[in-house]
Amino acid sequence: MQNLQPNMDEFLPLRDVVFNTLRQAILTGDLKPGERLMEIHLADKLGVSRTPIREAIHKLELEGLVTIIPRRGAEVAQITEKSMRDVLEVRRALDAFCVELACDRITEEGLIALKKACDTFELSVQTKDVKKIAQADVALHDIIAQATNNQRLIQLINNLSEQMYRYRFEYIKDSSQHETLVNEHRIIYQSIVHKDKTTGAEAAKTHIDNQEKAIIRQIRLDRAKNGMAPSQC
Amino acid sequence: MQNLQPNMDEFLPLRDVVFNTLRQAILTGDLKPGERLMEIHLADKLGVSRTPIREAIHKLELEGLVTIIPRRGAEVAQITEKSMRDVLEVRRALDAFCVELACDRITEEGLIALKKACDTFELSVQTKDVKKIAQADVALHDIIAQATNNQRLIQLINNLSEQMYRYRFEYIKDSSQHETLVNEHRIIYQSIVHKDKTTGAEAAKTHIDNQEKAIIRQIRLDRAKNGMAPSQC
DNA sequence: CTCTTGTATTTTGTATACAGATATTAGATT
DNA sequence: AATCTAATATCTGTATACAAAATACAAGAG
Repeated sequence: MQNLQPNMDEFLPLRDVVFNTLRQAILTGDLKPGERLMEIHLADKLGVSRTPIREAIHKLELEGLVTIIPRRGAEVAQITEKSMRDVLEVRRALDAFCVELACDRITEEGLIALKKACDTFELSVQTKDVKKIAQADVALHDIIAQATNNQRLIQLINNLSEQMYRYRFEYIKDSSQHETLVNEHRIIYQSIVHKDKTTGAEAAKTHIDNQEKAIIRQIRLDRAKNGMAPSQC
Repeated sequence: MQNLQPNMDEFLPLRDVVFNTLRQAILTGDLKPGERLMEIHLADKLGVSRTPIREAIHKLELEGLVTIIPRRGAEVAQITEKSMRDVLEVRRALDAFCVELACDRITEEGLIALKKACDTFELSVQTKDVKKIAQADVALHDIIAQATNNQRLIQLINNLSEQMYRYRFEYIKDSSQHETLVNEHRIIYQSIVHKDKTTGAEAAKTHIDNQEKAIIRQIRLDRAKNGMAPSQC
């Protein structure tokens, strides 16, 4: 962990500012799995008192990004292969369900937005800009989720996706997969246009399967690396 | 709200004691939707300071049982028909998925436990004891969830179920549905025994559909009642 | 009589203090 | 030299104090 300056952009309660700051730090890997989150330390670093830090940490625990051990403190949640498989398994089911619902419920404007998001994604792939690609991918899936008009579903999928963000960059960096990604998005888009639930759901599952392969590979790599050099300060 | 005495049984952090106490109060309807949760008030009532109350309330918000309005405070989450439909829609999908996974993964012991839970449920139905029936129902569904061996899925289903507990009692009271419930459970059990995913998933969906009907009816009833008498102190 | 404005009260947001639990380290003993 | 114990330091859990914001109420102006 290095420079984590709070994002004072908006006028939010401090606990939310801290929450966003820590969340970002965890997702970008600035705070690494297993790293301890000590309240006074963070409080000093962010220039606030312990109270908002505590509240942010508890919120992060509920999101699954942090593990709290009673009377010992919090640490960045370890990602095990099993836990990631669990997340991906649920996400596969929900994403497929999402596409099915979208087939039924997407509006005219939704379809237009989805088309645009597909095109944007294809363009962003050509730029090879990892950050841009990730952003376009999130935007696309967000439109599909919104199309379900089910707030709870949207929230759950967001939360599950979050768990994968820590590996997303590694996954997207592998440009050999870019063509596959574009194709899968096209199939999903076409399925929704033609209201073909079966094909759409199948494509959504394949989409997750491919990500799973890349993410699991990365986790094993990370673990091998950390196994050799267990010190990580 | 009336008598909410904290459950000092176990030696837990106060925030968890408070959390459980408030959660119970909300699920049983002791704290009604829209009722404000004021920190000092609750702190006095439970004989603790504001800190654990705050932490409990924030945890409840993440669980979806409480709504926090910044700089205004927390209140018991309103249940709208839409929000409940959203919850049930996701739960229908996940429960069906759950049964499918259980077909693949349930162990020998799991099957035995499931059989036992089915029998226990049938017996509890005969007693007409609403509380006992609800408990047996939860136990049965818990075994199916556990059979998936997917911690994340188990956690999500628990959380979604929780949203329905506030109406579960009303639903189970309607004894005309008891025979249906028993039958649906039997079908689900048989499907898992024979590893018949399609039938099992279908039965799980029907099971939720039936609950949905009862719950939505109840919500409309409640709303009509509250519409006529908007005061609720 | 109604609307607006100002003040008082209530309530949250944040900081800090203190106690108890846990981890750590140093010292003593075998 | 290794291990056990005791003392110390560190950190969380909880309580409380203070400030700022929001709300409610009352008084005055239109």
